Amino acid sequence: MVRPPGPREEKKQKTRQALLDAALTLLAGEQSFASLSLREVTREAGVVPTAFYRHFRDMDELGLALVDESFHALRQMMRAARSGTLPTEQLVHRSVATFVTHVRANDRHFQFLLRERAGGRSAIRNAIRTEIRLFISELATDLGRFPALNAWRTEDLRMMAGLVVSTLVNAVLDILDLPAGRPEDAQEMMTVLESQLRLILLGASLWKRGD
Amino acid sequence: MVRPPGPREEKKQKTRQALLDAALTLLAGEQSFASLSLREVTREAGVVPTAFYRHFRDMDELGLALVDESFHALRQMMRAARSGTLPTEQLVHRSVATFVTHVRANDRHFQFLLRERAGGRSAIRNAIRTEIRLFISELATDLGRFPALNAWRTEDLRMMAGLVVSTLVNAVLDILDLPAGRPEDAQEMMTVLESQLRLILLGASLWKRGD
DNA sequence: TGTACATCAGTGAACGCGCGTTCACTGATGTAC
DNA sequence: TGTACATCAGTGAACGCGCGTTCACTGATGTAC
Repeated sequence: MVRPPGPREEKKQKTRQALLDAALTLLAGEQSFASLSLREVTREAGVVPTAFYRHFRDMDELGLALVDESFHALRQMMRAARSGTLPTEQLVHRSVATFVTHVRANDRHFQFLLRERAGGRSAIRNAIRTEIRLFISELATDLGRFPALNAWRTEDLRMMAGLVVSTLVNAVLDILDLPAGRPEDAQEMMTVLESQLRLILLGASLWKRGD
Repeated sequence: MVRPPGPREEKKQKTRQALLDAALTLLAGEQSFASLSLREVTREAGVVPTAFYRHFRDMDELGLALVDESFHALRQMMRAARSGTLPTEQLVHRSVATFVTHVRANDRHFQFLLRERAGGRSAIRNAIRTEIRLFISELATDLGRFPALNAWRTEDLRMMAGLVVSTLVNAVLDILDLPAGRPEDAQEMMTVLESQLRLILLGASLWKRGD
């Protein structure tokens, strides 16, 4: 039987979340994770430095928790998108709009992922790359369900999914750079991203397996 | 009239280069630029910390010099590639081989660029993004010279060039991860990259300006 | 329910360390005559 | 060519600072009877 958490456990989880949020907030500015200090994080979270060790062994462990948190939100969005219908014609347009909205709503998480994907700490870098590879596999599976693509070989589906994902990842950079008060910039960026995805789909319609 | 540099100036340039090389070497490991200290760089270069200031105002200035150096090499490769012939059929295959060879030969520079493109210091990040934007523009111009594409609008050429560049940038990540002694991994990676670029070209052959 | 003890999230002082930057310096190279 | 002075790349000591981590602690929450 699972007991409901008492006030002590609740407060502990709150502090843990405060530490994660503090790190994200500091990371949203100039800093990269590697240059973020344990003391800065606890200061921002409003606890004493030593309290950190009640929640994480070191900064790496906190970073991995941030990776988890970031991809959890992304997977939820993907699941919602998958369960929707497929009008095909509007599919690209809707997916782009959903994606851009999601990234802007979770900008601190994506900023973190984008920086640390190529960044310093190998434990964090590898965790992010593993998640991205998983994301590519899932997208490849989804693509294979389309009538036009279900005769494709697995490796060709992965190749195409990789192309789509690298286009999306690159778009995240542009999305994060969007100034807050200029919707026309966001529109232009979305138009370009949509065109790029359509170009890929056009290419797929002519693709012949190259064996 | 320009005097030839004396022994003093020559030695100074040598130390400057030693500092740049030291930073690159340290960056090739676990560290990101933001976590790299001035003292570490001078230690690796074999000079005293204060000698640093004879060459750079601070670490940012050294970082910008590394950006310059990295893109200088890349532009030289591009220029060489542009001056070659265009067999069209083998064009993608040859370009991919040239690109992969160049990245592997300059792996430390590309590691630096890839990390700092999304990384901490805004001065360096902006310098890298400006160079990439320039690279996209040049590629768009080149693409516009192909008979099949010379009726395209400038913005569509830029859109396509952006797609190609984000594919290449993403490929750099994979290239840098290639283990040294496994040529079959490199082959597979190149095959995938080639397929992705061919897919884009196929899409381009069907593209209709969307006005 | 009331009491006595155990747990443990968060505190606060202390430590040794590497950092960026300052300063006065040394001695080889450069320049003027 | 030789001499006397100027330049300046690199040295070495010193500084104050924020860092990660240790330790013994406090007091609210949890548990057993």
